[in-house]
Amino acid sequence: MEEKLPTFESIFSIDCLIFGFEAGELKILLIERNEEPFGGWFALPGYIVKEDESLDDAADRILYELTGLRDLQMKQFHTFGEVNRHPQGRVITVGYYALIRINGQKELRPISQYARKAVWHPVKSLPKLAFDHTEIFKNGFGKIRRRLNYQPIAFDLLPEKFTLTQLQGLYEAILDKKLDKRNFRKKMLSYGFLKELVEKQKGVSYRAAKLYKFDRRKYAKIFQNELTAE
Amino acid sequence: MEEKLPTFESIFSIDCLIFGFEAGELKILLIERNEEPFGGWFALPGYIVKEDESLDDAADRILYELTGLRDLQMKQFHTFGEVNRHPQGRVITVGYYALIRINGQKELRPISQYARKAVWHPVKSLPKLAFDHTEIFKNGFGKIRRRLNYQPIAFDLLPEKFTLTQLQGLYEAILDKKLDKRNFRKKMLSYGFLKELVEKQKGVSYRAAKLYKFDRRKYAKIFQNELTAE
DNA sequence: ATTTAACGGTGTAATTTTCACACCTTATAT
DNA sequence: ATATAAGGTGTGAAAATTACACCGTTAAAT
Repeated sequence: MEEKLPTFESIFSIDCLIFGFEAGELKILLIERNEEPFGGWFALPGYIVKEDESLDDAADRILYELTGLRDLQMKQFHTFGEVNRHPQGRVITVGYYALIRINGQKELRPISQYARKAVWHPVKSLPKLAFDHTEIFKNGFGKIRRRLNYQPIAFDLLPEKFTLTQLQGLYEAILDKKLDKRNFRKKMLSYGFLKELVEKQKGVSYRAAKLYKFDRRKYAKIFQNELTAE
Repeated sequence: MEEKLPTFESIFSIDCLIFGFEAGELKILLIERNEEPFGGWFALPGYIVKEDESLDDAADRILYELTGLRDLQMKQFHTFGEVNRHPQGRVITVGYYALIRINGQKELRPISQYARKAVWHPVKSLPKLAFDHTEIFKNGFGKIRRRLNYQPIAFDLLPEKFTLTQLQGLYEAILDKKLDKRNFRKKMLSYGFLKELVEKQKGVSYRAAKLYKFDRRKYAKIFQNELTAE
């Protein structure tokens, strides 16, 4: 049956769009490239996929090697395949994203020589990026922004315990618009998946706010019957 | 700067998920494969991308060669890259979808020898498909189902002039559930992008229904300010 | 001790959207 | 004429969304 069929080899890559939230600002993770092409440029963490690893596995490995971060549960969002997007030939790239807590992570420390360093950079003022990475960023950011309205992705960006004001600030940063405090709180609490803690905020020079946790269990229970939006 | 960098070659494919609506049923376009592997099996129309064509261009060409259909405005929905999804080596594939009017199209006629024939097949009773195409179908169908709620994709599946009952039947076919007639009509008409025609349905043995058109211009005007969901 | 800066926290009314629900009308075929 | 099959229509209840402003608490500064 399968005699004499040719075998195929492939070169393609993965690029990672990792969002974090710090000091009221939305940031993404960039590397400074150490190699040609685009040596010295900022770029999304990304590299060539190995022959024997699935896309999801490759995304984890590559992000780890370039930034030191691992086990992020990234998801694919789009594949970019313009003919000349890579100067060395035809390399399509699969975009993955994740949202994470910046402070909950160890320091950024590239394992591979391929990246000089990895840094968090505000999305409001991104530098020019290598390859078509600016386009990849825009595409991914747009999707995440839309997803915010029907998926609990914001909680991945906050510390485990957070105040409602922090949560609102994050929504405002992603959506880039002001929200009404009372309506925001009412709505969030009405979902029923936020767990109010006894603990309060510390170290602030004003009235300490209540802390909340996102209760993944309750969320799953509440929304189990709905069409899961990917 | 760019001296002596190696050049890369790649083999990857595109698979197309084309939906149509006929006789109250949702269908997809399948080809019967003429070559190994999976000779004689049903499969999604799909093939290898050429070195010098973008993904979007490749999708158009491949669909045309395998089915005779062209200019469909397909959109990418996901990339599939399990290590062993293709028996001949590492071939990742980019999934594209489109929704089209079955009757508005010319007959299906593969240009390439690669497909024996192309057929419309009800999604309710799909046969086993080649490669991981069943998984690709499920993934794409799920996305389209969700998209139906916030994108005017249904109109692509209907004739240019259609009745509200036809439109409702289509929604019911995609969502796989019954909808309330009065509420459905009220809601659809409230959007303001359906243009009521003077013309009526013909050739039916019961009271003829009014025909409507989807007014793309009005749609664009109405929704221009909203976040465009891709 | 008083003041100040900064955020915490709360309620109500109007409007819009969603949902549930049933009957008469019209065109055609017999 | 009558049987058939779908066309077409409205209302009230419930839920969700929006707009909107003030007092309270805390710690730091004076």
